[in-house]
Amino acid sequence: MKVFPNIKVAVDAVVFGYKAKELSVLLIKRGVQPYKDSWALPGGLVLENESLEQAVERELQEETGVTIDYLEQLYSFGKPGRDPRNRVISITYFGLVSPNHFKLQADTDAADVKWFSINELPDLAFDHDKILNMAKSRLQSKLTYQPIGFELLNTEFPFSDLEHLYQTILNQKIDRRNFRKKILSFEILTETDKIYKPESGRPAKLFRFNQQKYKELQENGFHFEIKFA
Amino acid sequence: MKVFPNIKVAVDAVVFGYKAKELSVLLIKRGVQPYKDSWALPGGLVLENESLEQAVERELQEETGVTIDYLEQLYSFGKPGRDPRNRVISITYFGLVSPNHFKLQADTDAADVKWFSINELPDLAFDHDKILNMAKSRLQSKLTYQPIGFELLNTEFPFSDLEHLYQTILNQKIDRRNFRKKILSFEILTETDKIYKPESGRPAKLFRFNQQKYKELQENGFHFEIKFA
DNA sequence: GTAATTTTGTGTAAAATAAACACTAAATGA
DNA sequence: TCATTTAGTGTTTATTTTACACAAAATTAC
Repeated sequence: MKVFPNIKVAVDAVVFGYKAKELSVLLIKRGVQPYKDSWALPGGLVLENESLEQAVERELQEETGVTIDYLEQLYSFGKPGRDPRNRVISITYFGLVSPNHFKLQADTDAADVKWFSINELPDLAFDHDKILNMAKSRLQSKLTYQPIGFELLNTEFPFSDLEHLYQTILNQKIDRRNFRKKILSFEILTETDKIYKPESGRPAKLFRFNQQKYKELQENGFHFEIKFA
Repeated sequence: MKVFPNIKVAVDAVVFGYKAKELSVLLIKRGVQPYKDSWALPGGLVLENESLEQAVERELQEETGVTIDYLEQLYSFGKPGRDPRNRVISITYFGLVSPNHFKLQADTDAADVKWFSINELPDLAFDHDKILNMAKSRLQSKLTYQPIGFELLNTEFPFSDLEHLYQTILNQKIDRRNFRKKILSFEILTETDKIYKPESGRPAKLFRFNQQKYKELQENGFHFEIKFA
């Protein structure tokens, strides 16, 4: 006979930030069993009258104080036993924050929330490593066919920031000239009249991603795509 | 104060079949309220000890008797109010069946299960139209970057079947010569020594998708991709 | 059994895109 | 003023994509 169980529904988020040629992920330290004191993805149970997106945003706010600039659903995990105590289905999300928001708010306990470099991750609770890997793959592939890289940069950025972001996240060298030519050919960047002064080297023009323009182009069948040699 | 609700977890599936230049979807007629007598996607609540995939396969078996050849997760829907009575989170799946399985089993009540042409869909219960549209988009885009079209064809098929499948599903004309050249250049098809005799016209060689070969290529960085003029 | 019809099968030339590649310019610091 | 660092820029070659039309093998109609 069928048993209709009391399955719990949770959301978890993999939130990426990027700064100084380094990709980071936002994690929290669990305060309760199971996996007490382990690091885990921020998340929690969905409440009665909120949407899944609202749940993610609420949990992120409560647990980390971080404001999210881009959020999309990633995947749902529901294998029995992934939480050792209850049956929990987790709907996971993929988030990006700009450097402005890439910091922890003062009112959260800093010991329990931390940005980790993607290259120095601790062991994670539950199946969160699997979720994180999926998110990383998503970020990498999405970078090549949607202009989401800009979500990880300041509103105005020198071109080289974009270049380095691609190189860092995709973990491969790219030809600067060809990359610049390609991106500029899309005509989705606006050149500002501002100048960025690096610590050393020649100053650079600042660019801005023109979302408006992108949407227009998109409606006319334009398809963002970056490939590499 | 927070209320942890008894949210129900369901799975629903959008299953596509293809035959004679027509794309179809598998629907069931609801026997109970709400939306009694409306057509809906096959699906139902997840049981205590089954995975989400098992739940989908079980529901499809129970409700339609159809065997699925390809299954992947589509998206999760959880907006409050999408089911007028309970809070139900639905994890939706996207399935494909080959022409062999593109029929209803005798032991299901034929009046309650039906394949509908994608061009002649009835009104659907809940938010199932939204789910179906998302599945259709997924099918269309996936067709261009993964060799899933073969799941909708017989194991051995004349080349023109593939051609027509792409034209039908993507709803656009393609150049036969360029298409054939492209697909054959991937070297993922094996030419059999069998001949297909159409009702009229010149007989055609039968091909077979070489999954083995595809996986090998994939591991060496090969990336399936079909574009159109 | 000949002609009309249907579908399969095939190549080449032109155009567009992607890849490879290196030096000068503008700033800072030694 | 020299060394160092990062920004900025074009051309040539190779590769990929597009456009395009006719002959071959079967069936059907006359």
